[in-house]
Amino acid sequence: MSQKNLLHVIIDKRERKLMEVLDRKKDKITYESKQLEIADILISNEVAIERKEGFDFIASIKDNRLFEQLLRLKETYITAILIIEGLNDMVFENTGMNINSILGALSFVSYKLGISVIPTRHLEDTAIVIERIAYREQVKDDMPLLYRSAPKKMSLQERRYFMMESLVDIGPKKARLLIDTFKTPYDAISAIKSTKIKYTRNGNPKGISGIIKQKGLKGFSWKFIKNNQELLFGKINNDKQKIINEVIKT
Amino acid sequence: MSQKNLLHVIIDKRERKLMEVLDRKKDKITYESKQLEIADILISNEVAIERKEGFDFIASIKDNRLFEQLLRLKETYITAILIIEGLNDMVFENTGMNINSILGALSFVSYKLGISVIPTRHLEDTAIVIERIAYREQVKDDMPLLYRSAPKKMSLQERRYFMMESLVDIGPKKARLLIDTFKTPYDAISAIKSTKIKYTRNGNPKGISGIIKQKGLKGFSWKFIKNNQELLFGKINNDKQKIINEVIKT
DNA sequence: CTGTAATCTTTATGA
DNA sequence: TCATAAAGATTACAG
Repeated sequence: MSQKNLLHVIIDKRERKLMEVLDRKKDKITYESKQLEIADILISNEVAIERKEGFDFIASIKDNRLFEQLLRLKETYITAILIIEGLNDMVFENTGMNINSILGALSFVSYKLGISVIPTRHLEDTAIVIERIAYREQVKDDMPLLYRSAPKKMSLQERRYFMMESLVDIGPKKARLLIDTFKTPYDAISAIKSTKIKYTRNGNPKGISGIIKQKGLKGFSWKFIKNNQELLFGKINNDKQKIINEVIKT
Repeated sequence: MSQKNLLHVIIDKRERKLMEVLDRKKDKITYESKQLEIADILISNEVAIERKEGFDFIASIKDNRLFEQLLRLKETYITAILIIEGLNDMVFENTGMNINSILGALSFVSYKLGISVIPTRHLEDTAIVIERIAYREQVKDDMPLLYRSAPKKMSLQERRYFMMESLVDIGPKKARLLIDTFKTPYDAISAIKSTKIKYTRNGNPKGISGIIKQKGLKGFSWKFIKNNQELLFGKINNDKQKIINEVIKT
Protein backbone atom coordinates (compact mmCIF):
# COMPACT_ATOMS: atom_id res chain seq x y z
CA MET A 1 0.00 0.00 0.00
CA SER A 2 2.46 2.63 -1.11
CA GLN A 3 1.32 6.15 -0.60
CA LYS A 4 2.50 8.43 -3.30
CA ASN A 5 0.53 11.26 -1.86
CA LEU A 6 1.83 12.52 1.41
CA LEU A 7 -0.76 12.80 4.12
CA HIS A 8 -1.14 16.12 5.83
CA VAL A 9 -2.85 17.18 9.04
CA ILE A 10 -3.06 20.22 11.25
CA ILE A 11 -2.16 19.87 14.90
CA ASP A 12 -2.76 22.19 17.78
CA LYS A 13 0.32 23.97 19.04
CA ARG A 14 0.10 22.43 22.46
CA GLU A 15 0.34 18.86 21.22
CA ARG A 16 4.12 18.84 21.34
CA LYS A 17 4.55 15.17 22.11
CA LEU A 18 2.26 14.08 19.33
CA MET A 19 4.33 16.08 16.89
CA GLU A 20 7.47 14.35 18.03
CA VAL A 21 5.90 11.01 17.33
CA LEU A 22 4.71 12.15 13.95
CA ASP A 23 8.17 13.45 13.12
CA ARG A 24 9.27 9.85 12.99
CA LYS A 25 6.70 9.20 10.28
CA LYS A 26 7.84 11.99 8.02
CA ASP A 27 7.84 9.76 4.99
CA LYS A 28 4.15 9.05 5.38
CA ILE A 29 2.56 12.04 7.03
CA THR A 30 3.36 15.68 7.49
CA TYR A 31 1.75 18.24 9.71
CA GLU A 32 1.57 21.90 10.42
CA SER A 33 1.20 23.37 13.84
CA LYS A 34 -1.46 25.95 14.49
CA GLN A 35 -3.36 27.43 17.35
CA LEU A 36 -6.60 25.48 17.19
CA GLU A 37 -9.55 26.62 19.24
CA ILE A 38 -11.84 23.68 18.99
CA ALA A 39 -10.08 20.47 18.04
CA ASP A 40 -6.70 18.98 18.72
CA ILE A 41 -6.12 17.51 15.28
CA LEU A 42 -7.67 18.50 11.97
CA ILE A 43 -7.73 15.90 9.23
CA SER A 44 -9.78 17.94 6.83
CA ASN A 45 -12.40 20.65 6.89
CA GLU A 46 -14.90 18.02 7.88
CA VAL A 47 -13.02 15.66 10.13
CA ALA A 48 -11.63 16.74 13.47
CA ILE A 49 -10.18 14.84 16.38
CA GLU A 50 -10.15 15.54 20.08
CA ARG A 51 -7.49 13.64 21.93
CA LYS A 52 -7.77 12.89 25.62
CA GLU A 53 -5.50 10.99 27.89
CA GLY A 54 -7.19 8.64 30.30
CA PHE A 55 -6.79 10.71 33.39
CA ASP A 56 -7.76 13.94 31.71
CA PHE A 57 -10.77 12.22 30.24
CA ILE A 58 -12.04 11.42 33.70
CA ALA A 59 -11.17 14.83 35.05
CA SER A 60 -12.96 16.52 32.19
CA ILE A 61 -16.15 14.66 33.01
CA LYS A 62 -16.25 16.22 36.43
CA ASP A 63 -15.93 19.81 35.45
CA ASN A 64 -18.18 19.49 32.43
CA ARG A 65 -15.31 20.35 30.16
CA LEU A 66 -15.70 17.17 28.16
CA PHE A 67 -19.22 17.78 27.01
CA GLU A 68 -18.63 21.41 26.28
CA GLN A 69 -15.67 20.59 24.10
CA LEU A 70 -17.31 17.70 22.33
CA LEU A 71 -20.51 19.57 21.64
CA ARG A 72 -18.53 22.37 20.09
CA LEU A 73 -16.56 19.84 18.09
CA LYS A 74 -19.75 18.28 16.85
CA GLU A 75 -21.23 21.64 15.98
CA THR A 76 -18.23 22.65 13.97
CA TYR A 77 -17.24 19.54 12.07
CA ILE A 78 -19.24 16.93 10.26
CA THR A 79 -17.24 14.10 11.71
CA ALA A 80 -16.11 14.43 15.29
CA ILE A 81 -13.72 11.86 16.69
CA LEU A 82 -12.61 11.33 20.25
CA ILE A 83 -9.43 9.38 20.81
CA ILE A 84 -9.16 8.17 24.36
CA GLU A 85 -5.63 7.29 25.15
CA GLY A 86 -4.53 4.87 27.80
CA LEU A 87 -7.85 4.37 29.47
CA ASN A 88 -6.63 1.29 31.27
CA ASP A 89 -7.58 -0.34 34.51
CA MET A 90 -5.26 1.85 36.50
CA VAL A 91 -6.95 5.01 35.34
CA PHE A 92 -10.36 3.62 36.14
CA GLU A 93 -9.37 2.70 39.65
CA ASN A 94 -7.23 5.62 40.65
CA THR A 95 -9.96 8.16 40.57
CA GLY A 96 -12.44 8.87 43.27
CA MET A 97 -15.12 8.77 40.65
CA ASN A 98 -18.00 6.39 40.44
CA ILE A 99 -17.52 3.71 37.78
CA ASN A 100 -21.10 4.24 36.70
CA SER A 101 -20.33 7.85 35.96
CA ILE A 102 -17.33 7.05 33.81
CA LEU A 103 -19.08 4.38 31.80
CA GLY A 104 -22.18 6.50 31.61
CA ALA A 105 -20.22 9.37 30.17
CA LEU A 106 -18.48 7.06 27.72
CA SER A 107 -21.78 5.61 26.56
CA PHE A 108 -23.34 9.02 26.31
CA VAL A 109 -20.57 10.45 24.19
CA SER A 110 -20.45 7.48 21.88
CA TYR A 111 -24.03 6.49 21.38
CA LYS A 112 -26.08 9.54 22.26
CA LEU A 113 -23.79 12.30 21.08
CA GLY A 114 -22.82 10.25 18.06
CA ILE A 115 -19.13 10.97 18.38
CA SER A 116 -16.72 8.34 17.16
CA VAL A 117 -14.82 7.01 20.12
CA ILE A 118 -11.52 5.29 19.43
CA PRO A 119 -9.56 3.87 22.34
CA THR A 120 -5.80 3.62 22.03
CA ARG A 121 -3.09 2.46 24.37
CA HIS A 122 -0.68 5.33 24.02
CA LEU A 123 0.53 8.17 21.86
CA GLU A 124 2.12 5.85 19.33
CA ASP A 125 -1.22 4.16 18.76
CA THR A 126 -2.86 7.54 18.47
CA ALA A 127 -0.41 8.54 15.78
CA ILE A 128 -1.25 5.40 13.86
CA VAL A 129 -4.95 6.10 14.12
CA ILE A 130 -4.45 9.64 12.91
CA GLU A 131 -2.46 8.37 9.98
CA ARG A 132 -5.12 5.79 9.13
CA ILE A 133 -7.91 8.30 9.24
CA ALA A 134 -5.94 10.81 7.22
CA TYR A 135 -5.28 8.12 4.69
CA ARG A 136 -8.96 7.31 4.38
CA GLU A 137 -9.95 10.92 4.09
CA GLN A 138 -7.23 12.20 1.85
CA VAL A 139 -6.30 9.27 -0.35
CA LYS A 140 -8.84 6.51 -0.23
CA ASP A 141 -11.67 8.96 -0.25
CA ASP A 142 -13.57 6.70 -2.61
CA MET A 143 -15.70 5.24 0.12
CA PRO A 144 -18.65 7.47 0.70
CA LEU A 145 -20.89 4.74 2.08
CA LEU A 146 -21.47 6.31 5.40
CA TYR A 147 -24.04 8.71 6.46
CA ARG A 148 -23.25 11.06 9.21
CA SER A 149 -25.42 13.83 10.47
CA ALA A 150 -24.43 17.27 9.41
CA PRO A 151 -23.04 19.54 12.06
CA LYS A 152 -25.84 20.60 14.25
CA LYS A 153 -25.78 24.06 15.69
CA MET A 154 -27.68 24.66 18.84
CA SER A 155 -31.23 25.21 17.71
CA LEU A 156 -33.12 28.35 18.59
CA GLN A 157 -35.33 26.33 20.86
CA GLU A 158 -32.40 24.85 22.73
CA ARG A 159 -30.99 28.30 23.13
CA ARG A 160 -34.26 29.51 24.60
CA TYR A 161 -34.14 26.77 27.21
CA PHE A 162 -30.56 27.69 27.75
CA MET A 163 -31.44 31.30 28.37
CA MET A 164 -34.06 30.54 30.98
CA GLU A 165 -31.52 28.48 32.87
CA SER A 166 -29.67 31.62 33.78
CA LEU A 167 -32.54 32.58 36.03
CA VAL A 168 -32.23 31.69 39.70
CA ASP A 169 -33.86 28.75 41.45
CA ILE A 170 -34.22 26.98 38.15
CA GLY A 171 -32.85 23.93 36.41
CA PRO A 172 -33.45 22.15 33.13
CA LYS A 173 -36.96 21.05 34.09
CA LYS A 174 -38.40 24.41 34.98
CA ALA A 175 -36.56 26.10 32.13
CA ARG A 176 -38.16 23.74 29.65
CA LEU A 177 -41.54 24.16 31.22
CA LEU A 178 -41.38 27.92 30.90
CA ILE A 179 -40.42 27.93 27.24
CA ASP A 180 -42.81 25.14 26.34
CA THR A 181 -45.61 27.12 27.93
CA PHE A 182 -44.78 30.63 26.85
CA LYS A 183 -42.88 29.82 23.64
CA THR A 184 -40.36 32.64 23.82
CA PRO A 185 -38.04 34.04 26.49
CA TYR A 186 -39.73 37.40 26.25
CA ASP A 187 -43.16 35.99 26.93
CA ALA A 188 -41.83 33.91 29.77
CA ILE A 189 -40.13 36.91 31.31
CA SER A 190 -43.25 39.00 30.81
CA ALA A 191 -45.20 36.32 32.63
CA ILE A 192 -42.80 36.58 35.54
CA LYS A 193 -43.10 40.34 35.44
CA SER A 194 -46.85 40.29 35.73
CA THR A 195 -46.94 37.70 38.47
CA LYS A 196 -47.87 38.91 41.91
CA ILE A 197 -47.04 37.40 45.25
CA LYS A 198 -49.99 36.76 47.51
CA TYR A 199 -49.79 37.34 51.23
CA THR A 200 -51.71 36.03 54.15
CA ARG A 201 -53.46 38.36 56.55
CA ASN A 202 -50.45 38.15 58.84
CA GLY A 203 -48.19 39.42 56.07
CA ASN A 204 -46.56 36.16 55.22
CA PRO A 205 -46.00 35.39 51.56
CA LYS A 206 -48.06 32.52 50.33
CA GLY A 207 -48.50 31.55 46.73
CA ILE A 208 -48.68 33.58 43.57
CA SER A 209 -51.32 34.91 41.25
CA GLY A 210 -51.18 35.56 37.55
CA ILE A 211 -50.73 33.79 34.27
CA ILE A 212 -48.24 31.27 35.61
CA LYS A 213 -50.68 30.20 38.25
CA GLN A 214 -53.56 30.17 35.82
CA LYS A 215 -51.71 27.96 33.42
CA GLY A 216 -51.26 25.54 36.26
CA LEU A 217 -47.48 25.41 36.11
CA LYS A 218 -46.00 23.48 39.00
CA GLY A 219 -42.86 24.38 40.82
CA PHE A 220 -43.05 28.16 40.64
CA SER A 221 -43.77 29.79 43.91
CA TRP A 222 -43.37 33.11 45.58
CA LYS A 223 -39.70 32.56 46.29
CA PHE A 224 -38.98 31.90 42.65
CA ILE A 225 -40.95 34.95 41.57
CA LYS A 226 -39.36 37.21 44.13
CA ASN A 227 -35.79 36.21 43.32
CA ASN A 228 -36.23 36.41 39.60
CA GLN A 229 -38.12 39.67 39.58
CA GLU A 230 -35.18 41.14 41.38
CA LEU A 231 -32.83 39.67 38.81
CA LEU A 232 -34.83 40.67 35.78
CA PHE A 233 -36.36 44.01 36.75
CA GLY A 234 -34.31 45.22 39.67
CA LYS A 235 -35.39 45.88 43.21
CA ILE A 236 -39.08 46.02 43.66
CA ASN A 237 -40.87 47.95 46.35
CA ASN A 238 -42.40 45.04 48.10
CA ASP A 239 -44.37 47.04 50.62
CA LYS A 240 -46.20 48.84 47.91
CA GLN A 241 -46.75 45.63 46.05
CA LYS A 242 -48.02 43.96 49.15
CA ILE A 243 -50.74 46.51 49.57
CA ILE A 244 -51.83 46.11 46.01
CA ASN A 245 -51.98 42.42 46.43
CA GLU A 246 -54.16 42.74 49.45
CA VAL A 247 -56.64 44.52 47.30
CA ILE A 248 -56.56 42.28 44.27
CA LYS A 249 -56.31 39.15 46.29
CA THR A 250 -58.90 36.67 45.14
CA MET B 1 -33.45 9.06 41.34
CA SER B 2 -35.67 6.11 42.02
CA GLN B 3 -36.48 4.01 39.02
CA LYS B 4 -40.08 3.12 39.24
CA ASN B 5 -39.89 1.74 35.75
CA LEU B 6 -37.90 -1.42 35.53
CA LEU B 7 -35.52 -1.59 32.64
CA HIS B 8 -35.88 -4.48 30.26
CA VAL B 9 -33.64 -5.88 27.55
CA ILE B 10 -33.44 -8.93 25.33
CA ILE B 11 -30.31 -11.02 25.39
CA ASP B 12 -29.12 -13.70 23.05
CA LYS B 13 -29.32 -17.22 24.47
CA ARG B 14 -25.61 -17.80 24.24
CA GLU B 15 -24.74 -14.88 26.49
CA ARG B 16 -24.93 -16.98 29.64
CA LYS B 17 -22.33 -15.13 31.63
CA LEU B 18 -23.83 -11.77 30.90
CA MET B 19 -27.15 -13.01 32.22
CA GLU B 20 -25.51 -14.12 35.42
CA VAL B 21 -24.13 -10.66 35.95
CA LEU B 22 -27.47 -9.08 35.19
CA ASP B 23 -29.17 -11.42 37.63
CA ARG B 24 -27.39 -9.50 40.36
CA LYS B 25 -29.04 -6.32 39.17
CA LYS B 26 -32.58 -7.67 39.26
CA ASP B 27 -33.87 -4.67 41.13
CA LYS B 28 -32.82 -2.37 38.33
CA ILE B 29 -32.96 -4.33 35.13
CA THR B 30 -34.66 -7.46 33.84
CA TYR B 31 -34.07 -9.43 30.68
CA GLU B 32 -35.47 -12.15 28.55
CA SER B 33 -33.38 -14.67 26.71
CA LYS B 34 -34.02 -15.30 23.06
CA GLN B 35 -32.28 -16.68 20.04
CA LEU B 36 -31.04 -13.54 18.34
CA GLU B 37 -29.74 -13.72 14.82
CA ILE B 38 -28.08 -10.38 14.45
CA ALA B 39 -27.28 -8.70 17.73
CA ASP B 40 -26.22 -9.87 21.14
CA ILE B 41 -28.34 -7.47 23.15
CA LEU B 42 -31.48 -5.63 22.16
CA ILE B 43 -32.34 -2.46 24.05
CA SER B 44 -35.28 -1.54 21.87
CA ASN B 45 -36.45 -1.97 18.32
CA GLU B 46 -33.99 0.67 17.32
CA VAL B 47 -30.98 0.11 19.50
CA ALA B 48 -28.91 -3.06 19.36
CA ILE B 49 -25.59 -4.01 20.83
CA GLU B 50 -22.88 -6.34 19.64
CA ARG B 51 -20.52 -7.44 22.37
CA LYS B 52 -17.02 -8.63 21.63
CA GLU B 53 -14.28 -9.75 23.95
CA GLY B 54 -10.81 -8.53 23.15
CA PHE B 55 -9.41 -11.68 21.61
CA ASP B 56 -12.52 -12.42 19.67
CA PHE B 57 -12.55 -8.86 18.40
CA ILE B 58 -9.10 -9.35 16.92
CA ALA B 59 -9.93 -12.78 15.60
CA SER B 60 -13.05 -11.49 13.95
CA ILE B 61 -11.03 -8.88 12.12
CA LYS B 62 -8.89 -11.57 10.61
CA ASP B 63 -11.67 -13.71 9.23
CA ASN B 64 -13.77 -10.75 8.18
CA ARG B 65 -16.53 -11.80 10.54
CA LEU B 66 -16.47 -8.41 12.25
CA PHE B 67 -17.48 -6.30 9.29
CA GLU B 68 -20.10 -8.77 8.16
CA GLN B 69 -21.76 -8.74 11.54
CA LEU B 70 -21.51 -5.02 12.04
CA LEU B 71 -22.83 -4.17 8.61
CA ARG B 72 -25.84 -6.37 9.21
CA LEU B 73 -26.30 -4.79 12.61
CA LYS B 74 -26.23 -1.34 11.09
CA GLU B 75 -28.66 -2.30 8.36
CA THR B 76 -31.13 -3.72 10.81
CA TYR B 77 -31.09 -1.22 13.62
CA ILE B 78 -31.00 2.53 13.67
CA THR B 79 -28.45 2.65 16.42
CA ALA B 80 -25.73 0.03 16.35
CA ILE B 81 -23.39 -0.24 19.28
CA LEU B 82 -20.24 -2.27 19.63
CA ILE B 83 -18.99 -2.98 23.11
CA ILE B 84 -15.37 -4.09 23.10
CA GLU B 85 -14.58 -5.83 26.30
CA GLY B 86 -11.13 -6.14 27.80
CA LEU B 87 -9.17 -4.76 24.91
CA ASN B 88 -6.09 -4.24 27.03
CA ASP B 89 -2.40 -4.24 26.27
CA MET B 90 -2.14 -7.98 26.65
CA VAL B 91 -4.67 -8.59 23.94
CA PHE B 92 -2.90 -6.24 21.61
CA GLU B 93 0.44 -7.90 22.11
CA ASN B 94 -0.50 -11.57 22.18
CA THR B 95 -1.81 -11.70 18.69
CA GLY B 96 0.17 -12.22 15.58
CA MET B 97 -1.64 -9.37 14.02
CA ASN B 98 -0.21 -6.10 12.89
CA ILE B 99 -0.99 -3.26 15.23
CA ASN B 100 -1.81 -1.07 12.29
CA SER B 101 -4.46 -3.49 11.15
CA ILE B 102 -6.12 -3.61 14.52
CA LEU B 103 -6.18 0.13 14.95
CA GLY B 104 -7.22 0.54 11.36
CA ALA B 105 -10.18 -1.74 11.85
CA LEU B 106 -11.09 0.01 15.06
CA SER B 107 -10.98 3.39 13.37
CA PHE B 108 -12.93 2.15 10.42
CA VAL B 109 -15.72 0.70 12.50
CA SER B 110 -16.00 3.75 14.69
CA TYR B 111 -15.59 6.67 12.38
CA LYS B 112 -16.33 5.34 8.93
CA LEU B 113 -19.02 2.81 9.67
CA GLY B 114 -20.53 5.14 12.23
CA ILE B 115 -20.98 2.48 14.83
CA SER B 116 -20.82 3.55 18.45
CA VAL B 117 -17.80 1.90 20.00
CA ILE B 118 -17.72 1.60 23.75
CA PRO B 119 -14.69 0.03 25.41
CA THR B 120 -15.15 -1.71 28.74
CA ARG B 121 -12.79 -3.60 31.01
CA HIS B 122 -14.87 -6.67 31.68
CA LEU B 123 -18.34 -8.14 31.78
CA GLU B 124 -19.32 -6.16 34.86
CA ASP B 125 -18.58 -2.93 33.06
CA THR B 126 -20.52 -4.16 30.06
CA ALA B 127 -23.52 -4.79 32.26
CA ILE B 128 -23.34 -1.26 33.57
CA VAL B 129 -23.15 0.14 30.06
CA ILE B 130 -26.17 -1.91 29.03
CA GLU B 131 -28.10 -0.66 32.02
CA ARG B 132 -27.11 2.93 31.32
CA ILE B 133 -28.15 2.75 27.69
CA ALA B 134 -31.40 1.03 28.55
CA TYR B 135 -32.05 3.72 31.08
CA ARG B 136 -31.56 6.45 28.53
CA GLU B 137 -33.68 4.72 25.95
CA GLN B 138 -36.48 3.51 28.14
CA VAL B 139 -36.78 6.00 30.95
CA LYS B 140 -34.87 9.18 30.38
CA ASP B 141 -36.24 9.59 26.88
CA ASP B 142 -37.21 13.14 27.76
CA MET B 143 -33.60 14.13 27.63
CA PRO B 144 -32.42 16.85 29.94
CA LEU B 145 -30.62 18.06 26.83
CA LEU B 146 -27.46 19.92 27.07
CA TYR B 147 -27.84 22.28 29.90
CA ARG B 148 -25.19 24.61 31.04
CA SER B 149 -24.05 24.07 34.55
CA ALA B 150 -24.88 27.62 35.46
CA PRO B 151 -22.51 28.96 38.08
CA LYS B 152 -24.90 28.99 40.97
CA LYS B 153 -22.97 31.19 43.27
CA MET B 154 -23.03 34.38 41.31
CA SER B 155 -23.93 37.86 42.29
CA LEU B 156 -27.12 39.20 40.78
CA GLN B 157 -25.15 41.51 38.57
CA GLU B 158 -22.88 38.76 37.31
CA ARG B 159 -25.93 36.70 36.60
CA ARG B 160 -27.41 39.50 34.53
CA TYR B 161 -24.29 39.61 32.40
CA PHE B 162 -24.42 35.85 32.17
CA MET B 163 -28.00 35.91 31.02
CA MET B 164 -27.26 38.30 28.20
CA GLU B 165 -24.50 35.99 27.06
CA SER B 166 -27.06 33.42 26.07
CA LEU B 167 -28.17 35.68 23.26
CA VAL B 168 -26.70 34.98 19.84
CA ASP B 169 -23.84 36.88 18.26
CA ILE B 170 -22.72 38.09 21.63
CA GLY B 171 -19.82 37.61 23.98
CA PRO B 172 -18.85 38.87 27.42
CA LYS B 173 -18.12 42.37 26.21
CA LYS B 174 -21.39 43.08 24.50
CA ALA B 175 -23.28 41.37 27.31
CA ARG B 176 -21.67 43.69 29.84
CA LEU B 177 -22.34 46.68 27.69
CA LEU B 178 -26.04 45.86 27.48
CA ILE B 179 -26.50 45.45 31.21
CA ASP B 180 -24.34 48.43 32.11
CA THR B 181 -26.44 50.54 29.78
CA PHE B 182 -29.90 49.23 30.49
CA LYS B 183 -29.34 48.01 34.08
CA THR B 184 -31.60 44.97 33.92
CA PRO B 185 -32.12 42.07 31.52
CA TYR B 186 -35.71 43.09 31.00
CA ASP B 187 -34.82 46.59 29.96
CA ALA B 188 -32.07 45.31 27.71
CA ILE B 189 -34.44 42.87 26.06
CA SER B 190 -37.07 45.57 25.73
CA ALA B 191 -34.50 47.73 24.00
CA ILE B 192 -33.86 44.95 21.52
CA LYS B 193 -37.58 44.53 21.07
CA SER B 194 -38.12 48.15 20.16
CA THR B 195 -35.16 48.34 17.84
CA LYS B 196 -35.95 48.52 14.16
CA ILE B 197 -33.86 47.50 11.24
CA LYS B 198 -33.37 50.15 8.59
CA TYR B 199 -33.44 49.29 4.92
CA THR B 200 -32.02 50.83 1.82
CA ARG B 201 -34.20 51.85 -1.07
CA ASN B 202 -33.41 48.52 -2.69
CA GLY B 203 -34.76 46.70 0.30
CA ASN B 204 -31.46 45.63 1.74
CA PRO B 205 -30.99 45.84 5.48
CA LYS B 206 -28.63 48.53 6.59
CA GLY B 207 -28.21 49.71 10.14
CA ILE B 208 -30.63 49.98 13.03
CA SER B 209 -32.65 52.67 14.68
CA GLY B 210 -33.88 52.98 18.23
CA ILE B 211 -32.63 53.34 21.75
CA ILE B 212 -29.56 51.17 21.23
CA LYS B 213 -28.47 53.35 18.36
CA GLN B 214 -29.28 56.52 20.25
CA LYS B 215 -27.22 55.49 23.24
CA GLY B 216 -24.33 55.02 20.85
CA LEU B 217 -23.67 51.40 21.70
CA LYS B 218 -21.08 49.90 19.38
CA GLY B 219 -21.15 46.40 17.99
CA PHE B 220 -24.87 45.88 17.56
CA SER B 221 -25.73 45.49 13.93
CA TRP B 222 -28.94 44.71 12.13
CA LYS B 223 -27.89 41.10 12.05
CA PHE B 224 -27.59 41.04 15.80
CA ILE B 225 -31.03 42.55 16.14
CA LYS B 226 -32.60 40.21 13.63
CA ASN B 227 -31.18 37.05 15.12
CA ASN B 228 -31.99 37.97 18.68
CA GLN B 229 -35.47 39.20 17.96
CA GLU B 230 -36.14 35.82 16.50
CA LEU B 231 -34.71 34.16 19.57
CA LEU B 232 -36.48 36.35 22.07
CA PHE B 233 -39.82 37.05 20.45
CA GLY B 234 -40.19 34.42 17.77
CA LYS B 235 -40.55 34.87 14.06
CA ILE B 236 -41.24 38.40 13.08
CA ASN B 237 -43.05 39.43 9.96
CA ASN B 238 -40.22 41.26 8.36
CA ASP B 239 -42.16 42.48 5.36
CA LYS B 240 -44.57 44.34 7.52
CA GLN B 241 -41.80 45.64 9.66
CA LYS B 242 -39.88 46.70 6.63
CA ILE B 243 -42.66 48.92 5.45
CA ILE B 244 -42.96 50.54 8.79
CA ASN B 245 -39.28 51.12 8.87
CA GLU B 246 -39.35 52.81 5.54
CA VAL B 247 -41.68 55.33 7.00
CA ILE B 248 -39.97 55.95 10.27
CA LYS B 249 -36.55 55.88 8.75
CA THR B 250 -34.61 58.88 9.91
C1' DC C 1 -21.84 11.49 33.91
C1' DT C 2 -23.88 9.60 38.54
C1' DG C 3 -25.33 9.44 43.35
C1' DT C 4 -26.54 11.84 47.31
C1' DA C 5 -27.59 15.87 50.00
C1' DA C 6 -29.95 20.10 50.36
C1' DT C 7 -33.70 22.93 49.03
C1' DC C 8 -38.01 24.16 47.55
C1' DT C 9 -43.30 23.02 46.40
C1' DT C 10 -47.21 20.93 47.19
C1' DT C 11 -50.33 18.36 49.72
C1' DA C 12 -52.34 16.95 53.97
C1' DT C 13 -53.80 17.89 58.54
C1' DG C 14 -55.26 20.12 62.69
C1' DA C 15 -56.48 24.24 65.10
C1' DT D 1 -57.97 30.36 56.59
C1' DC D 2 -53.52 29.83 58.38
C1' DA D 3 -49.61 27.33 60.18
C1' DT D 4 -47.12 23.31 60.48
C1' DA D 5 -45.61 18.66 59.04
C1' DA D 6 -44.94 15.19 55.75
C1' DA D 7 -44.40 13.81 51.05
C1' DG D 8 -42.85 14.67 46.48
C1' DA D 9 -39.85 17.13 43.03
C1' DT D 10 -36.15 19.57 41.60
C1' DT D 11 -31.76 21.47 41.99
C1' DA D 12 -26.94 21.75 43.95
C1' DC D 13 -22.81 19.64 44.79
C1' DA D 14 -19.12 16.22 45.25
C1' DG D 15 -16.66 12.53 43.25
